[in-house]
Amino acid sequence: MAYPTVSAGPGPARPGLPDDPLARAAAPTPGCPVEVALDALRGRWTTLVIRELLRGTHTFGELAAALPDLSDKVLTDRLHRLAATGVVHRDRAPGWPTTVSYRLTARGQALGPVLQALWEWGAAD
Amino acid sequence: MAYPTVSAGPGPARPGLPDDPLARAAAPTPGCPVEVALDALRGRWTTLVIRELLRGTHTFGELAAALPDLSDKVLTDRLHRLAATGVVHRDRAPGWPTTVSYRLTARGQALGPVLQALWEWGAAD
DNA sequence: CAGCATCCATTCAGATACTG
DNA sequence: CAGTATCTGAATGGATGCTG
Repeated sequence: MAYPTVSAGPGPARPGLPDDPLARAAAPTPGCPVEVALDALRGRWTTLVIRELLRGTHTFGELAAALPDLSDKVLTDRLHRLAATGVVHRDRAPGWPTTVSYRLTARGQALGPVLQALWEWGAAD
Repeated sequence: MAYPTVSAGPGPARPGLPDDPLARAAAPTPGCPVEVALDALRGRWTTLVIRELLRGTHTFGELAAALPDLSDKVLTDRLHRLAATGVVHRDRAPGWPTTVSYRLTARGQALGPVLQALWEWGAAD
């Protein structure tokens, strides 16, 4: 075989890409881990919202203030989507007017190295 | 400050996210390295095309055969986009009918670890 | 404060048919 | 063989106005 593991170089086969049997999908499937991750990051503003939350817990209003050009509708959408994928945790405080704070879950924190890898690739010439 | 570097834990500040001064953008910008990387990976089928090329050089027809449900139009679009972002190199052989082969550039090979990071995050419960 | 409802412009991907 | 051209439907994102 001429190209047993092009991506890994001369080392042993690594789990994941492109050696993993799951990496044989002939079409995009929602179960593919890469698809799962890219889906979690998908959408304009998504990574900026995550970046703000990597710096700490924020309320909806604080996020809106940090990203002034992001509309309420899209911010709501992003936070709901991130909650659905288990990246953020939503905490509604009792009282009036309601304040809602968002923080990253452990899974969300784990996105740090992923974003780091993306950053490093994008920053390289 | 309560949250100097949530993502990095107790270690020293790392370059990149979220400590890098460039990571202060208040809106999505094409120059942000994370945007650059996600833009390179954006679009349905894109990562599958890259995965095939991680296994070695392929002609247009080989890629089409490996991904039978991917239309010519979208495959062309993906390859052109990947060439524009410096991920793949296009090599048109002389003669008729023309055969065109594609291989990853060094920059394209460098996507291996990035996809690996995405895979690992997506595969984790 | 933290959203939801509605409308609209743009982008995207798949299907089909044709060409250097 | 390796594309290009055109069309259509679906998804996306922004603006505006209203509500628990």
